[in-house]
Formats: sequence, C-alpha cells, structure tokens
Amino acid sequence: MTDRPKVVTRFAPSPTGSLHIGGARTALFNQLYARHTGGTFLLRIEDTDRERSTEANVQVIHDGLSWLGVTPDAPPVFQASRAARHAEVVQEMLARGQAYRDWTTTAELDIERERARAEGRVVRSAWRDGDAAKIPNDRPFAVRLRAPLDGETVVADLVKGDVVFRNAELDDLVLLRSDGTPTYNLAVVVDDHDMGVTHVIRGDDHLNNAARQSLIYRAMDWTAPAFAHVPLIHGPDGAKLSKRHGAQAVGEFAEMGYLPEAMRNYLTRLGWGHGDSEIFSDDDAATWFDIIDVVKAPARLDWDKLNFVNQQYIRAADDVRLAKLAADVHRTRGFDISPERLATLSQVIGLVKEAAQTTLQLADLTVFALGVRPLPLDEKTGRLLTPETAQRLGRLRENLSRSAAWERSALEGDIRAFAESEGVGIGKFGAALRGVLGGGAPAPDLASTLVALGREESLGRIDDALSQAQ
RNA sequence: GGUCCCUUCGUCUAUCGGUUAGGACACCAGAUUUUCAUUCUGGGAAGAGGGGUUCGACUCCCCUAGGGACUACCA
Repeated sequence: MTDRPKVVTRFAPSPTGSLHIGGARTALFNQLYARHTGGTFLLRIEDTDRERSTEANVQVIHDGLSWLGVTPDAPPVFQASRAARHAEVVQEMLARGQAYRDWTTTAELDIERERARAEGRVVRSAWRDGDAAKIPNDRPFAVRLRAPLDGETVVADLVKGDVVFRNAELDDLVLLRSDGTPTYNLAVVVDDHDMGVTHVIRGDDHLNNAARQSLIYRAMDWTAPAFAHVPLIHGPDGAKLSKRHGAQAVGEFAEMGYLPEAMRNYLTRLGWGHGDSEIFSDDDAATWFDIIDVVKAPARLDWDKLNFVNQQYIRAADDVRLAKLAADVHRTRGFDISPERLATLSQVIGLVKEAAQTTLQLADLTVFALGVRPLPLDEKTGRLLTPETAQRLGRLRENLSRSAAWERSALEGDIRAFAESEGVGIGKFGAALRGVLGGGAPAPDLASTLVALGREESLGRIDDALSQAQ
C-alpha cells in the first residue's frame, strides 16, 4: 500500500462582497472532500485587493460559513499578511531566470494588446528578451513569468478531465506589480504550496487560471496540487445567479427561513448525486462524497426543491429549536415574544410543523396562538358568523365548557357528538369556529387548536366573537 | 475575435457499450379530509442536431448549434 499524503483542501474567498451560495457550495465540497478522506479543510481570506477588501466582508464570510456549518479546521490565513513571502518567491524566480523585469508602460501595453489581438496571438513584453543595456533604472518595473513559448500544459482536472492548453496561448503573467505587490495568480500558488494544499477545489471560472498557475509551479519546481473545478450555480432561468433570482448571499437564505442543514443537503445534492438518495445526513454525505463524482455542468437553483428539502428538515427538527426560530421571525415582524409566548410557541409548533416549508411559514402558522383577546373579527369569519351559526357556536360553547377533560381526543369526540345532536355536518360550523379561535389566521384542526389555546382562552375567544357578531 | 468548459424529463440527477432510460422536486388526475396543508394511488414528461466506431450506442470519436467562463500590473 502506498503512503499517500494527507489531503488538505481550502476555500479561498476574497472579502469584496457577500458570500454567495455558489461559493458556499464550493466551501462545502472542500469540507466534504476533506472529511471523506480524513484530511484537513482550511480557509484563506484573499484580501490582497486592498481597495475592495473590507473588515465587514471578512465578517460576512465567517458568519455565513459558521451559519452553514462549514467551518475550517484551522484558523484562517490572511493573504495580505504574506506579501513578503510572495515577493521572496518572485526574487527566487528572477534568480533562476524563470521571471524577468518588465518596464513596459501602461500606454505601451495597451498598444501591444491591441496588436496582439489583431494578430491573433498572446501579449508578449519586449523586455522578455530585453537588452540589459537599455534598462531605465529610474523607472519602476513589474515582474513577469518567463512562460514556455511552445509545448503544452495539461491540467489534470478531477471534474473536467484532462484539459490541454497550448503554451503559445498562455501569456507571461505578471507576478509582481510595479508597486511591488504580488498578483493573485502568484499569491494563490505560493500560499497553496506553503499551506500544503493537496487539492484545489474551486469555481469553474478559474479553469483557465489553472493552466497559468501550473506554469508557476513548474518554474519553482514545486509539485502542483490536484485541481477540481466545480461549475457555478445558475439561476432558475439558466443565467448566472444574481439578485433578481431572489437571493444569492447565504445570509439571505437564512433570513428567508431555511435551515442550515437543509441548505447543506440541497447544495450538496445540487451538482452531485449518489444513486437515488435525496435526503441524507452530513455523515452520509461525507462517506459518499467524492470530488470526481461532481457533475460537470452548471446547475440551476430550484426554489421548489429547496423548499421541499427544507420542509423535510423542519419536520425532523426539534420543537423547542423551531419555536425559537419562529420567535425570531415574529420579533422581526414586530411581535413581542415574552417567555410565556415562547412556551406557547413550543407547544404549538408540533401541530403546524408538518405544513411549513420555511421558518417564515412556521411563524405564519403560529400567529393564531399569539393573539391578545379580544381578537378583532376578520372579514371572512364575520361573514361566516350568521345569526344561525352564531347561535350554534353559542350552544357548542356551552357543551365545551362542560367538557371534563380538555384534551384532544375528548374534544374531538365532543365536537362530533355536537354536530350529530345538531343534525349537521362539522363543515356547517367548523370554519366559523376556526376563524373565531384563530382570529382569521390559519390554525390546525379544531380539537388541537382548542388544546393549544387552553380552556379559558378558547372559551374567551368564542365569547368575544359572539358578542362582536351581534 | 481568441482560448477553454458544458449539453439525459420543466428542474436536480441515476446510468459508466446491451435497461420498458430509474429516482426526486414541480405538474396533472383520483382517494382521504372540519380550513389550509398533509398523506395515499395513478399519470404525462428526457438522451440538442448530424456524422462516424461497433453485432449493439445516452454512454467512445468528429462536426454543427446553443449556453457559459476567461481573455487586467481584479480576485
């Protein structure tokens, strides 16, 4: 048996905006693969763009990952703090003749770029084979990689397969800018190497970069990691996911009432499959997941399916936890949730969780229990409360008040017996009773609702309604 | 323009040369039901197009079409 080096994966977001679910899924895949192989999952914040990187965005990344439950196995590495090391590597490449100084001005570069495009070739600096005698020592310079002019570079991608690039198509990428700061492509390679990353699992959009980065590994005589470029997530219409599709940042999904474990399941299943398995645990995902099974094509976000998956997880979730989540939603809607109300919510959650797809809906379905007497009579219930129905509810109220045990099956029996004694179906007064008890808000079956509200509250609400109906 | 990637039901996927092309979401119909929902049963629905290779292609190769990424001294 060969001794394979331990797997090290990493997620490397740049803190220039919110954490998108596409990125979150990439992070998830990295973690899943590390777990699958018994390896380590790392986080590196690519904050070399000082203009756009902010402290707040770093926090957003941390918050998003920890909400999702995709946290790294070690403290994050901040790329900007490694600038000296990056420059050091460039010096070494210069010494080895694998890189060269470039004094081309931006104006000259523009001209060359235009010419290169017209000639159907890649940009080449005149300084690649520049005359040392003409070096303008007074001007700042960039450092470029001395990339091979012919031959080919193949990226052995775990998802896409072997991707072949002709070296003639690869330009001499800038390693160090003329202000001395490292570029992304250089920093990524140096950091991945220094961090011992064995598997670079990242977005599809970096596939082209992989070829150039391979050249840097070669120039430094470093062994390149395995690459796996996973497709991006598209919106329902197939276009790149954007705001108009409803949501894109993981924080938004949290606000929309999705459970983190449901998001993990949905995101894992999006672009990867294991037979007929749809709902699976984190442990199952870790044992089953292999990066080579990731689908090559981009997947579309499907709200219906996400809702379905979330519903499954809500059903399985603990009532007290769901009550707290529902309470949070109620609070954002201006409801004051006292400890008593939280207790009520905990009791009621079990009655409504089957029907909820999000914690937002959980809140919708529990408002009936939070009303303060007297509840205003909503329009629909008002219409249902005809004199006849009102009188009937009055008689039912008397029956219920004599009910010995205020529990579900007994009350259900009482209601049935009452309907029989009245010689009508439950449908004749059920809707009105529900409206009265719930204040017009959706409520569970009648007996359950009565139990949830309690004897005093239930009878009180009926009394309130009957007096308002007159 | 150039380089590269992608293409199975509406959507997510299974299949890894031989299947009536399977499952899930969504949809439609029926049953259950005191609202909404749930639940149950049934149904319609796919290999982009064209060439090869092969006894046999969704599966391998080529071309076309359609999507997408990259093409910065951004990441």
